[in-house]
Amino acid sequence: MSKPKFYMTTAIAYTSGKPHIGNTYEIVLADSIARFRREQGYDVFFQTGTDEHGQKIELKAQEAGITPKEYVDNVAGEIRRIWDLMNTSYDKFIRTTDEDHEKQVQKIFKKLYDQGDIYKGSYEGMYCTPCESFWTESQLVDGKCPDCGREVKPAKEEAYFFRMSKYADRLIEHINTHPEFIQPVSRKNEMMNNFLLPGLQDLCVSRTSFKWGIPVTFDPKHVTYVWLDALTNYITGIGYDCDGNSTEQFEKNWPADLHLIGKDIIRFHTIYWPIFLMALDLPLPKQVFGHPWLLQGDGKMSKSKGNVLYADDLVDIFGVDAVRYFVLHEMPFENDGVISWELMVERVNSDLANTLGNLVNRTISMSNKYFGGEVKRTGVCEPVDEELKSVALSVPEKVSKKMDDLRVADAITEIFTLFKRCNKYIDETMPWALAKDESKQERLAEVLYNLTECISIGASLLESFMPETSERILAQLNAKKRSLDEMKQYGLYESGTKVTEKPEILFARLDLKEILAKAEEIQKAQAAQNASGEAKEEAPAEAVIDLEPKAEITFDDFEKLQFQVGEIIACEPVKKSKKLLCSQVKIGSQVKQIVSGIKAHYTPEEMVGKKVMVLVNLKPAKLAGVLSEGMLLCAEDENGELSLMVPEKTMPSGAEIC
RNA sequence: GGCGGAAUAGCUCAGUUGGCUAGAGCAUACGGUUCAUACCCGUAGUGUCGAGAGUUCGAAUCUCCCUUCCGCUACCA
Repeated sequence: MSKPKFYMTTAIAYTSGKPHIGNTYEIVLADSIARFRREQGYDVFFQTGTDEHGQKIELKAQEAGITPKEYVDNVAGEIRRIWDLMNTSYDKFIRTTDEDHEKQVQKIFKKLYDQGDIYKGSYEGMYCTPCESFWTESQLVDGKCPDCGREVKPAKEEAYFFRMSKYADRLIEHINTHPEFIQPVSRKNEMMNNFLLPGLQDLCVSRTSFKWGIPVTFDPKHVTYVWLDALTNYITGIGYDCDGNSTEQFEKNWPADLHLIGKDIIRFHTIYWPIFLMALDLPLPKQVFGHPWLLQGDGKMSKSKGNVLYADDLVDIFGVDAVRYFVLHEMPFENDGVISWELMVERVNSDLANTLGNLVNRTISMSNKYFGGEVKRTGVCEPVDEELKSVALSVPEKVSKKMDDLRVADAITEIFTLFKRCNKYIDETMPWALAKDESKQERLAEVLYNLTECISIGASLLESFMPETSERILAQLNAKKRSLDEMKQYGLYESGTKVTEKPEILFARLDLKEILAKAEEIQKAQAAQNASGEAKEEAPAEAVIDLEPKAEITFDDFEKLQFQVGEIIACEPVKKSKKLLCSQVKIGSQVKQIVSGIKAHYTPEEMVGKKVMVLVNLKPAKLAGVLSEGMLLCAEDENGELSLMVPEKTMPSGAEIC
């Protein structure tokens, strides 16, 4: 019987910059699952890759003075280098700029258009320039952009839409009848309640506002917009052809068994992607797992602060497997995990150096000391052996179970309970005491055999998670890597084998102070590099912003607006709102209450005392249930950063701005 | 504002359909041991199980309400 297939993918990484440890986490997680599935006897195909189109990349390339293709070649190379550095065992690295991918996307687009799923839409009054977003009539809020609240205007551009609603009922049915489809299950409710049940909006699948994308063949001023381009990698990568000439590889592997993605893109993978597939008449992936994020504990990650953690820096200091161990172990199933230098050191010292490394080291040392390195099974057992054996024999099954549920962190913990049990066994049997007694030599040999056997099993299990360490331990024991079935049998370590004479330290204990000193160096270098990079970037052209011109107004129109200087005398966040601050603004002798969506940019403390530009005669309105009697004016850049307008010289509260 | 989730030891969390003195890991303290990377093993803890009320012989667990936090979503003049 041939092996069952298992096709799994990661999300494809966006090539706008170097991935940090949080991004790298996903590939390591995926790799551990892929390796373990192979261990379980599946014929695994494991795909990862890069998402390389879009306006952001077009802009970055422009800033750097190179072509978009050169830019993404660079970054994709960097990403692949890091994936390789992390010792990940992907079978295919797809790039959305690959020729065959682009060709298929074009064919898919055409096909969906021909069968009426994609239609050309018009944008009368529905384009928001700053957001570069098109909105359908029903999405507008009070006739304004639902994202930024600004005016939308009649667009000259057209765009193509995908008719989502047509397939919504089928998708709801599928999700309800396949509870395992969306993992973790809590995400399922979010998708149902927020999108599917209220009714799906059609999705825009083309753009004309930038060029760096896959052109629509029958309407070349359009390029395919992100999701139809990116998601399809999962089928094009294994040879899908929408004319019916798909490869054998595709026929064998599709549908995917697992899409591993970040929790931020669950919506696209559990709603839009299945619907695209329905439209193409393809079966749906069996499972989508939206994993949590690995966050940095010591404050918000920021390039200018230089505290961004990158996989390669961490690997330099801790080694590949320590980093793999950390990210896998620290990441629970549903909640976000935390990474910091302190936590890394703690894990390495306590789990890897003390529990595991020291165990291997002390076991090998004893074999050398007492028996010249020879490990012999004598069969002189005692009741105390039984518990150790039963732990060793039950661990592979337990690990399998955890892995089937994608509980990778728990699976690792199971392996380490075996190592801990081994340490305890040494204390229970006290080999050094046996060694002093001539009549106990055979018993001593058996004890060391049991330890060596258990470590062999544990080390074999580690392969999926820490491949290099697994190999190193087995090499030191002179043991063979075992298959999962062989791990479930006790006593396969060949009696009479000699272990290495000089055990090497697997993981050295780390000194937190030294590590922190190194971390500081890295931070400095990063900050410096970033500063010089920024200087370079900013020198040639300070980014400018062009807006769609609004209709001309008369002076009379302008005169209707009353602007005054206002002093913020009090400010507090609006409860139950994430973005709103409520300020008391003194304008002349009166005080107005104004609500503004700037919580992300200013703290209430910062606001107080500022003199700002206020539009005072705006009709009062209630925002999140709080009355707002005017508007604070801000400038906004392309990233949505806001800056309050303040008078350049000191001006009294109430001064007119004209 | 809508939907959902969470609150348990100093820290990170586990606690299945209600059932014995509420657990694990890390950190801490003490004891033991010396094969080993000053390591390992053992013991000890402290808990109003977020607050309050209710159902029950019995509630961390079920119900109601409150508080705080988180996720998604909407709003963000």
